[in-house]
Amino acid sequence: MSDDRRLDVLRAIVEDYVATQEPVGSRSLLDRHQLGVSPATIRNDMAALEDEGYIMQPHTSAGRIPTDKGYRMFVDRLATVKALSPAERRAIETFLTGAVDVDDVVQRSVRVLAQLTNQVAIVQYPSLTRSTVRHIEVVALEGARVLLVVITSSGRVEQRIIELVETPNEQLVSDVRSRITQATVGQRLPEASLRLADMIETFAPNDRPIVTSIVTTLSQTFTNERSDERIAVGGTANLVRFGSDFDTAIKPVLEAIEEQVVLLKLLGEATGGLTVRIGSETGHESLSSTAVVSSAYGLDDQALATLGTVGPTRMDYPATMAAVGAVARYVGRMLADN
Amino acid sequence: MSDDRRLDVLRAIVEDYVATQEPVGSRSLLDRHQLGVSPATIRNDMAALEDEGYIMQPHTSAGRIPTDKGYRMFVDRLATVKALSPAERRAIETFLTGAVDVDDVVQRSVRVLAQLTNQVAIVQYPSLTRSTVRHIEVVALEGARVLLVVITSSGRVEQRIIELVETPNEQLVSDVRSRITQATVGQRLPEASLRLADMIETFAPNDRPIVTSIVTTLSQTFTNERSDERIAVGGTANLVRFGSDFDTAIKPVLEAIEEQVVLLKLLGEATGGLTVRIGSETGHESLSSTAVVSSAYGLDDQALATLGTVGPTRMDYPATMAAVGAVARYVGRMLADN
DNA sequence: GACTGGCACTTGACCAGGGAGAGTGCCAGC
DNA sequence: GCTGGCACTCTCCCTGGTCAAGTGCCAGTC
Repeated sequence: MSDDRRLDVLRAIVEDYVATQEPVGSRSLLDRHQLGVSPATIRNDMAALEDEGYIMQPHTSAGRIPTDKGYRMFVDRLATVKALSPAERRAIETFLTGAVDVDDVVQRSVRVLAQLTNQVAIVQYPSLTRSTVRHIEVVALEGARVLLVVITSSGRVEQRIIELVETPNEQLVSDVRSRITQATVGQRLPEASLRLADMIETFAPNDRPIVTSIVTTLSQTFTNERSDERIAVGGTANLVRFGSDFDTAIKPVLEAIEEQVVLLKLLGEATGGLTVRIGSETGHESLSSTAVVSSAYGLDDQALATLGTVGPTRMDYPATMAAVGAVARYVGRMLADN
Repeated sequence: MSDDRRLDVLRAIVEDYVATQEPVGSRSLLDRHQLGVSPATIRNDMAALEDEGYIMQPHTSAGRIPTDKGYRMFVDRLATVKALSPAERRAIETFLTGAVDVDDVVQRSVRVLAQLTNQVAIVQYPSLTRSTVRHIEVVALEGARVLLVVITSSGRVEQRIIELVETPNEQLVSDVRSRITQATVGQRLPEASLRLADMIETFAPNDRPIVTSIVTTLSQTFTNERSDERIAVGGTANLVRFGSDFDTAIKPVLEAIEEQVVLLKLLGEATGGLTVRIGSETGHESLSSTAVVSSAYGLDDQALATLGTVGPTRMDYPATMAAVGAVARYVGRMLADN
């Protein structure tokens, strides 16, 4: 028995099942693929593949469907990378170009990714903790109000308005601004936060109440977990295509979307480049019939955050992987250009 | 035949149907309500109500279900306002308190509204065009880059970074800042935008290229439709409860969520206070089995934007209306306190 | 005139039974 | 090692019959 042909059979099963959503039998498999052998031979191969755990029968005398292990094998060794069509590339490009700020980039990429893959797309906002401080501004507003603005290397702008105990004089504001700038620009946010803490005592005791509230607010902004955890989700309408089984396929995903924590964990666990997690590999029991394709994105070598799609294990992996990879690259480039 | 009792019957039908999701017949209706008459009498009333279009039979010899017109009558004349429980009030309050900025307020209110109503919640971000300019800042960054910050009366902060053709000198920046401030603070954004346009010519010809790009960017920000159209959606997992009929109940709502334009229209059409639109009243054929409960929110008398829920026509109107109203009031108050 | 009890009628929901079709496993033969 | 053939096993789908819920209507009562 040829080992190669057996893998061809597995590939054919995955492709057919993805296309038709129905268990594939030996005859219909031969209708769609030229394998040069008879159904009986295929049946033998199938039996062997089933022994090894790559495929299974939903019930005796139905066709076979791939197991998670089968999909894994397909993704690792059998799938030929499907390049994006020029039209798709252009779609990404035109869709992302013209974004006015980081929020806009994220929201546009969610949409384009959902549209390309026909799945649920999730994009994590660029991580604050992994970027550096590019600019800091302290502006006195009317009364004792002060506007603090932080611009990070990824182009993200965070601002906060605080009310001080008393109105600061112009001199102090400008002094604080320049010394904070001095201490933090170029630093990674967590380190910048530490530096700030050391700074308070270098001011005159009189000024400390004001300086302290400015510095602690900034510090909070630097280490703000909320911003670090923000994600955008799109393409929920595509859930409709996940197949008919509402309870096992659609409901868990809706719940995961609601529980953003779960999504963040899903994205966060992806180590680096293009990652595919199938069924139980997601680490969430309720997502057992779901697969996550994700990729880190960032500037050059430095990963800023992760984006990806959630879909049924029965998905077109080559196409999805190509789309996720391409969008990740484009987004990285957008942020680099700023 | 007593007109009052007929309306009681209608109310009972709506309440039972909302509770059980099943067509309600004359006998089971009497099991749950003390109406003091026999089933046969109820049947006569039902027949009359059906003639008038308030209820209908899904098929001969099933119980009755309310029509849109029946729900409308219920909402307008039969529903007794259900006050929120103290626990619910507290939930809203604790959930919304502690929001750090406007974005946060919006996101938290979506969550709390979804949780209270068990429906899909949508909250429109405070409209830019309906607020006034509170503060404007122009800050020179490194090189020829300039940071523009606009703070609106609703506490929203919009910022934009632009690259000028040449590095502006300090004097010019501060001049531009003060004259823009002079011209726009206190104005509504659309008017502020007009004022800016008139300003360019008051600068020396040499400075105009720089001033022009600053002013046009600000002007764009003032009239930025994207921000005006932003909405947050939450509680999609509650779609699960909409009932079993995927195609008519769940799919259209998912699609509407995706098409934010539709949602915006839904919210935008609400005239003022608490509005309920039932089935075809939404103006969208695909939402014929859906009802929208919405309310404008704002500071004092001035409406800033709209929030609401989307749910099945078969929903608990009194509870939903109470929740939407309460959240709208709290959000308004939060923004007023800033 | 309004309400009630009774009765015949309609109809979807819920089985049970019986093909039909798809697919399998296995075996003997090439 | 591959193939054709055959018996076997399921699910799917259709049919028919029973059941319960609910209705409409009519004659009778207060």
